[in-house]
Amino acid sequence: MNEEMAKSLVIYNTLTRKKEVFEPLHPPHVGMYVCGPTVYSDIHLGNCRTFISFDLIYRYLLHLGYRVRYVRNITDAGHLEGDRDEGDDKFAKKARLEQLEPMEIVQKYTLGFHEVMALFNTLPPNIEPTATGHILEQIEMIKKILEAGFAYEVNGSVYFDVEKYSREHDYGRLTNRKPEDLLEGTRELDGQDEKRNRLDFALWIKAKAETLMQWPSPWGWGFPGWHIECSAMSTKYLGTTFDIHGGGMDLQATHHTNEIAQSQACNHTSPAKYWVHTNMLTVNGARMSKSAGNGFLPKELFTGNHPLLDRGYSPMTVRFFMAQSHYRSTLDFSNEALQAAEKGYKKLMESLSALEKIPPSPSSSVNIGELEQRCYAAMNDDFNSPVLIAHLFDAVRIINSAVDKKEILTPEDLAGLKRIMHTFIFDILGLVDETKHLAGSDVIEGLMRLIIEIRQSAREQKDWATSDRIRDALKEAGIEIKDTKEGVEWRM
RNA sequence: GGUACCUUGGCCGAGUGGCUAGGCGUCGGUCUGCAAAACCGUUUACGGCGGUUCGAAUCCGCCAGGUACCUCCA
Repeated sequence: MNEEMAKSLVIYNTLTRKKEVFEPLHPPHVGMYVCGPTVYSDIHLGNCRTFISFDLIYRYLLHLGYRVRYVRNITDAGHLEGDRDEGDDKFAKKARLEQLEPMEIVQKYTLGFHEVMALFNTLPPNIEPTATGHILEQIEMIKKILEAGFAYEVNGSVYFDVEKYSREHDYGRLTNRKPEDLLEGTRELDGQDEKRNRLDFALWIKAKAETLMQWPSPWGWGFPGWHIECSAMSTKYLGTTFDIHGGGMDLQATHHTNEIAQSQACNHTSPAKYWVHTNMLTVNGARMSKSAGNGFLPKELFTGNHPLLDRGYSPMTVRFFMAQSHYRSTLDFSNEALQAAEKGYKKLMESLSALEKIPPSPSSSVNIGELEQRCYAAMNDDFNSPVLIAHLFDAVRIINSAVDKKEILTPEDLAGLKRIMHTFIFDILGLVDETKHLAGSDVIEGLMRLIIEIRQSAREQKDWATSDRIRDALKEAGIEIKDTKEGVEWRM
């Protein structure tokens, strides 16, 4: 069945600007490279959205039965502030600021990143290579690009020759731009006099004596440019051409365009068959970014400790919120939207326990098989999680109606519903049931049984004051009481 | 300036030619000691103006507004 499903998966390819049927180069293997974070500061929620989006894609590919090698790098060197040679990169700057070693900065923010990814329940990639761990590979690649004639050395630095490359290849292909247009857009910046052409970009940058992070190379001591690490690492772990290359949309024009040029120049082939770009998270309509200073830290979001937030929201509320929009759409971040997501998420989770208490019937009033097909169809249509969620809410309605005895379900229906809910909610959407945290402990179960018993006897004596007091006090403590026909239920 | 993209109901957000996504909210009802939850119903929209078409939120053109990229950013 999964094989059947896998055949109809379509993915939007930035390269062709079309949805294409997904046909891996070497099935059942799939190689996927996603540009990871630059770990010189805390990642904000916008970064998280990208990695959560790719987690959804990774999870779905796994569910379809593909053997995915998911590579997501850690950029821990080589990013300068702007396109100029001031000596130090972002890590060294931050290290001076925080009075730490550059590698302490890297360690600190890498750990923070992993912590946040775990809170959002994303699966770790299979390989998480670092730029500093692959200096040799980057140097080798630069050497090949030089040999191929698409780069030149000036005074200990190496630059990619975009003009020459453009004569043979379509440099602006990924973003549909002509070299003339690109040139038009570039600004005159300082420290560019070494470059032959304004569009050229650095592959290797000569270090100054005081540069904290530098490595020896055929061109002297220096550090790699901004784009070569991803080309070197993706080639090393996935080969010269692999299936999916992903990242945020902001990387499309520069980083990914240059990656393609580097791979073409070095390996004579485009690195990836499908280019997948995730859209930005916005706040009040403007892109959330480090430079704009409008980024939310995950911690601020969870605690509610931020001027724009009324209160905190749990990681799963946020993950659900993100899954409710398509990965290629911008998603606007607001209290109202988060509150709506929180309720929706809760409703979805509660339906799971409701599902457990539906009595089976000999006949059926619903079509579960069709529902399941629609769920797969949604995911197969370029990972359309919002449509999937709409179908899951159809399932929720069926479940709740069945509890209310307005729909009847056969044992097969019930098994099908359970399979749908567990597969899509947990395996694919990557949600976890946060509401189950403390329940399950024997002590709490025992206490709750006692409290509910006391409340029941108060109710039998029509002692509403006591009954309501218990209900209200429990609510204060974060426990919700539900009086149903079948008895009293409670939930953290 | 160049290149793309976007504009959907009170809010969020799918949908790319006919079959009124979905969530949250609102209001009404059922249930309940009262609530909550749940269920049923309600609210039914596609920036403006033209065009193509039997038929357009969906295609084309123009206009208005917005965003992103072209410097590091997921």
